Amino acid sequence: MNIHALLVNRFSEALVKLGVENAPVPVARSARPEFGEYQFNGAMALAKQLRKKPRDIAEDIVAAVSLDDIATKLEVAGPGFINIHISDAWLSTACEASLADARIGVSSAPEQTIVVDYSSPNLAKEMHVGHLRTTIIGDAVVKVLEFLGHKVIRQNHMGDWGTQFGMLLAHLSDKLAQEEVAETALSDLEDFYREAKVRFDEEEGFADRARDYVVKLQGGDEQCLALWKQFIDVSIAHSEEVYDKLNVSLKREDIMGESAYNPDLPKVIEDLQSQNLAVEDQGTQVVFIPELADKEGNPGVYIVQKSGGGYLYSTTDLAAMRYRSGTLRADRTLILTDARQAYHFKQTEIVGRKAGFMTEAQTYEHCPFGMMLGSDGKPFKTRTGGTVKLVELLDEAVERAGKLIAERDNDLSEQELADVARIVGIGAVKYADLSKNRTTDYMFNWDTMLSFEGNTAPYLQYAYTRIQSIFRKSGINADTLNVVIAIEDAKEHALAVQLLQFEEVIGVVSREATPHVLCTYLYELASAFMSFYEACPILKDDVSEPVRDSRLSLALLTANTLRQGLGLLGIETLEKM
RNA sequence: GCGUCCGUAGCUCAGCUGGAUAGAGCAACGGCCUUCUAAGCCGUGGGUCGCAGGUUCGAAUCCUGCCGGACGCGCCA
Repeated sequence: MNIHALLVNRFSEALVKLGVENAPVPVARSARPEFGEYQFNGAMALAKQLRKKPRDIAEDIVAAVSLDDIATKLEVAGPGFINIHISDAWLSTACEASLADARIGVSSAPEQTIVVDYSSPNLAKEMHVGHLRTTIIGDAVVKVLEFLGHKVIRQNHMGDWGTQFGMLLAHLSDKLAQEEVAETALSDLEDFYREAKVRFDEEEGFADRARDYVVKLQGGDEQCLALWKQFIDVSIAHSEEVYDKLNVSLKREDIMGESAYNPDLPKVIEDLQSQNLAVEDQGTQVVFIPELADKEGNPGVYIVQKSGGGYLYSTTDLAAMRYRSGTLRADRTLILTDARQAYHFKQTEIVGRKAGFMTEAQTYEHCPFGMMLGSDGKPFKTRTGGTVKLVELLDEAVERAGKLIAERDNDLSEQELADVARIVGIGAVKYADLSKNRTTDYMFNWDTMLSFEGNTAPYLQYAYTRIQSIFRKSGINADTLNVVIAIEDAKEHALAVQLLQFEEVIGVVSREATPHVLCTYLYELASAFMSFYEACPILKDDVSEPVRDSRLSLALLTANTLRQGLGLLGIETLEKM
């Protein structure tokens, strides 16, 4: 059920009746309860066009709009607002319908093929907290799109290629010669990288060997490729460990690393040249972009091939674009990277479209986010100047959750305790990141990240377990519950309104790739439930059976929505905690 | 220099297709556990929405100019 869409429809019809065509239909949530749940704000804007007083127009609209089934009353207020008070009866019926629906009242969208490029770690290094955003937001977006019925193709555009691998392979080659196994040598990628870098900077002849490896690698030398493959395999295993802990849906078959496009790069250049888009300039191949000219008329510059003949990420991204639009037939391509790359993707889109690498109907959506800062507002580093490894953050979260649980009264077994600690700890970390949308930089803070109070995942999980607990105590099975909802109390009313906004929120997230909207929604839902829980007893002796069943039904729909919503965010729910 | 994003409560952040008295969480303070699990609920205090103009019946939201910050602007990704 999408109340907003429903109201927009009804008001559109009313406006047509009044002879107003193509006017915007501004339906918004009301800020205060006395103004109803929704309000129509279009009357004021029509005043000039219709040459009438806004309040008179509002009265006409109230007379024309057909909302008898939904609203108890419509009142004109202030300069011409129309406040809509949704009826308990309608809410009751709508909630019953959602409860009977496996999709909780969310209808499927017309199917599209959507490529989502996310996570994309650099395989030369360990995943650190900076990779959290792209991995988690991407995964949530993917799950929301799939829930809506789209065909989603995950693309893990891993950084598995490039000059840095020369240095790493040279170092690895030496380690293996000393009879070390790749897994051991690469057990800590950070250390390995540092060692290789030191040798590159200081050791006589090493840098030359490193460069030699780059040439051999790009030239397809078999021995070199075999070495490279060993490195990549171990590094991928490291990422998979993190994905596992994070409960992220990325699999090995979703990997489409930079190396995969390598054979296609010369063709990209040829294509650009044959269309006179790429031209030689200062020894490089460049596409000039007049659309991005500065004030003096100098066009934007987009290098696609280095003077030495090497390729760049621009070349790779164009190849990726063509693959996704052509071979994968993506209607939409979403790319989740940090905001610093915004200009690059803007350029890539312009060039790619001109070159015909994608059609006009296909979209290319860069979804940027800011970089992580420390509490001093400077780029984030640990006390020792390093980055926080993602694995360490996750382990600490689980440990902290475990301690908290141990302090509380509970009847959990050893195994249950471990599961709760894991689910609560990981959930908290993910939620802390997912609930922020800012395309600007954000602060990394252990305590915020690992907090279990207030607007956090554990709060939502706790609301869920409370409902499970009620059902356990009631002895009533969710499947056999007599679903007859009769909303009477103000807290029931507020909860029902919130419950019926799920579809609207899912729509926003799917269009704008903003999971924080879903977080906010779920928090408000859990909050509405907590208030309801305090105000409306369910299993107390003086509660009649019909009231009990009605409230149980509302609680059940809340649980279903929380589980579904958290699931889309990649956060698990619990029976007990 | 040019461009992009941003500046909202002590802190971290929502709100930005223009709408009524700007909202949460944390922190502070005051209530509520012989429990439908207190990881909770109820309440109090706390804001010139960076500044100045403009558009509008109405601006945190749109436009312009300043101030402050981050990032990006040809051979890293």
